[in-house]
Formats: sequence, C-alpha cells, structure tokens
Amino acid sequence: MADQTKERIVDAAYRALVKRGYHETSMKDIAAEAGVAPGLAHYYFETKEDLLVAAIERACLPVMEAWQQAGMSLTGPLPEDADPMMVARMGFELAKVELRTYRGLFLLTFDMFGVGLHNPKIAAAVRAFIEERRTFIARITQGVIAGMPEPPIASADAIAAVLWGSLHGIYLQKVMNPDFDAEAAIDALSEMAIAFATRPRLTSAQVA
Amino acid sequence: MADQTKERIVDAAYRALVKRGYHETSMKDIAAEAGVAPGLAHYYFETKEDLLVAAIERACLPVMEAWQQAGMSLTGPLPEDADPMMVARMGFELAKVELRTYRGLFLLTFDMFGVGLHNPKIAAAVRAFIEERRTFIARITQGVIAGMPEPPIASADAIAAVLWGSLHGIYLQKVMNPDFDAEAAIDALSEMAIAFATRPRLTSAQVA
DNA sequence: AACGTTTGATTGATTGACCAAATAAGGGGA
DNA sequence: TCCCCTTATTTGGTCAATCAATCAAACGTT
Repeated sequence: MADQTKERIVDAAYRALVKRGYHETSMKDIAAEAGVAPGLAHYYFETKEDLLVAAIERACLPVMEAWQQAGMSLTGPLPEDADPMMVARMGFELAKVELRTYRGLFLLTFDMFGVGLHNPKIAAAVRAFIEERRTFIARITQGVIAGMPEPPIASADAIAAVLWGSLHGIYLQKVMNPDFDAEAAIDALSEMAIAFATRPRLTSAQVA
Repeated sequence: MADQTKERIVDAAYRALVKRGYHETSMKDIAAEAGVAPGLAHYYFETKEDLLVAAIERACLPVMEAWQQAGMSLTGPLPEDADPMMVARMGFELAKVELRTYRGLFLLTFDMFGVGLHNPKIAAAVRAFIEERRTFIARITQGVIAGMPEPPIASADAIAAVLWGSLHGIYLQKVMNPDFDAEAAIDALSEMAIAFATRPRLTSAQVA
C-alpha cells in the first residue's frame, strides 16, 4: 500500500507539473492532485526538487520501453547484428513518434532544464540526463563512422552532441509552438545526417 | 535623466536575472541592484515579465551589432554579392564567438524559454524570438540550396529549423555544463552542413 | 504651481517546509 | 483468539519568509 501511495504521488506530480510548471505548482497542489494530505508528499520526498526528478524518471519509463522494444537500451549494448545506419534511421523515426506521443514529458523536461539553470540539485540531474542520452547517441555514431567511405574530421562525441542538440532544439521549437512542423525538421535532420554519413570520398577540390 | 533611469533598471534586471534566475529574482532585488526604490521598477515596467523581455532585448543589441558588422542584419537584406556558403560558414564562426562572449545572455535566454513554457506573455515573446532567428537562417539556407548540385528533399524552412535547433541544442549543453566542448560541436555541425550542401549528384544507388 | 519622477511602506496572498497528533498495520505473547 | 505494544503511514494545521503589485506622499525641475 505504501508503494502504491508513493507512486500515486509521483503520478500526480507529473500531471500537476506538466499542467502548471514547476514554479507554479505547490506541494499542496501535488498532494491535492494525488488526493492526499499535504504533509504526505514531504514524507516520501524531502523536497519538491526530488519530486520533479522522480516524476521525470517515471515519465521516461515508457519511452525507454519503446527503445527496448526496438532492440536498443540506453545503457545496454547495441544489437551487434544490426547495421548502425539502420539503427540511426530508426532513432529518427522513434524521435518523431515520441514527440507525438509524450508531449507532456518534453514539456516537463524543458521545465527541468529551466529550473536547472539556477538550482544545483536539478542541474546535476540535468547533466546526468544529457550525458546519458548523448553517450547513447555517440555509440551509434561510432558505428556509423566506422562504415563511412571517408571518416569525418569531427569526433563521434562532437557529432553526438550535435545530434542530441538538434533533436532537442527541434523538440523545443515544437513545445513552444505546437503548430511547428517538427516531423519535417526531423526528416531534414535525418536527410542531412545520412547524406553526411554516405558522402563519397572527395576527389580533389577541398575547401579551407 | 528618466531614460537613464529606465536603462539603469534594465541593466540591473539583466545582471540580477542572470545571477539568480527569473523565479528567484524579485522586483525588490532588481530595484536594489539598480540602486532604486522598489516602486520605481513598477513605474517603468508593469510586470516582471516585461522587465525580462526588456533585459533580453537589451542584451541582444551587442550581438546584433556584431552581425551588422559582418554585413548581415536579422531583418535587413542579405549582402547580394556574398556567396551564401561563405555567409553560412561565417554564421557558425560567429556562433562560437557569441557563446564564448555572451554566456549570460544564453543563460537568460534559456531561462526565458523555461518561463515561457507556462507563461503566455513570455511564451509569445519566445515564439517571436525563435521565429525571427529561424527566418533569418532560412534566408541564408535558401541561398545555399540554390547553389547545391542536387537540391535537398527538405525545404529551406525545415533545414533552418534544424540549424537553429542544433545551435541552441549545443548552447543548452554548454550552459548546463561549462566543461562541454561547444566549439567542437559547432565545428561538427558546420562540417555536416557543408558536406550536405556540397554533396555531389548521386549516381544511382538511392536508399528508401 | 504643475508636472513627471521617485520613494518606501503596505497589502493581501502564497509558499516550502515542518511537526505534533491521529490512524493503521504488523508482531509477539498468553 | 485476543490484547498490547511498536513501528509505519497519514493527517492537517502552523510557520516564518517572501512575493508582485499598489499607493499616497515627497521630491525636484521647469
């Protein structure tokens, strides 16, 4: 029963935080959303920060599951038999689906980024959040680079940073303006990345 | 004198907001930073929101000036004689310089994004902010596309969205972690974009 | 005197956190 | 089976602190 209660509070926190945002949501709001006394939220979570992190981690679970289903896990190994290029392609497709399906999660994520700008505890969570995903992308990138006709100047880490950044820059535009055509942007990113990865060896004319 | 006072308040708002963030900064803080009575801030700015927008607009001025100096303006026409590709290349270089020089501005910008997630007035400002810059990038992109051996599938707008998103995704990583090598990421982005733009016409094998 | 500034105290409301007390849930012993 | 005691959970109210915004009064310049 205790576990269920904690879960109820985290779920309520997710809903309340998505609806009103971190700074506009009080512990009392969250408790009310969970149908629980105000003090109980503090019994399970020392601070509102902890609750925000818990809510995001919780909301990420179904996304992780989708990746698992596609044969990839954030921390586990990549599928050895798969073509890295195919993995990358699928990654872009999954990104589109996620953006369509989990709008609230993206809202909450960017809210977390904003809070993290001046809140050390959240900042640490944000850094871990970014690093984990960037590292995952870097592993795929590494595989793609290995198959390129001509290896890029940039490191896999730098390219992974670009890809993570691109996706989240696109997410940001979508979150700030629902009319924004994020799918077209992701398709464009995909086209650029694939063109880059399949670029034939240069013959002679290189630019400075 | 009145104008000077208003300016003093905006400057103080910028410093205070960068230092502590929007939600952690009170009107009293800003007034104190400006060496002025609390009420005076409200005399010049109806709400704290207006002050945030004013502070960002103010902090953008030197950046705009740098672009002007390079022969480009956000709203004005592009230089007709310049090679669009060269303009793009310079854009990436300027982005690196900006990130090095105006860290506070980026902090404040992402703070604004965060606030805008649940604040309609700030949200409108954010949308305008994004649109203005994305349109500018789209104009450059348009020029680059015109010179491509094989035009891309993606529209100039979609590519501009990717580029704006990429840059801001990289900025975000830098703001959240000063150790992040943003210059390497921007170089990687530049390499990818240029490779994409100069990609030779395909011979036969196209992938689905 | 009249006007645009500037002051600083005040308002009414909200917040995260804390805590003492109420309630429920187990766990032995008889 | 029943009772009692301990621990875990839950309640709801209190706390000091803080906030954006308002306003009447004072200031200073023309």
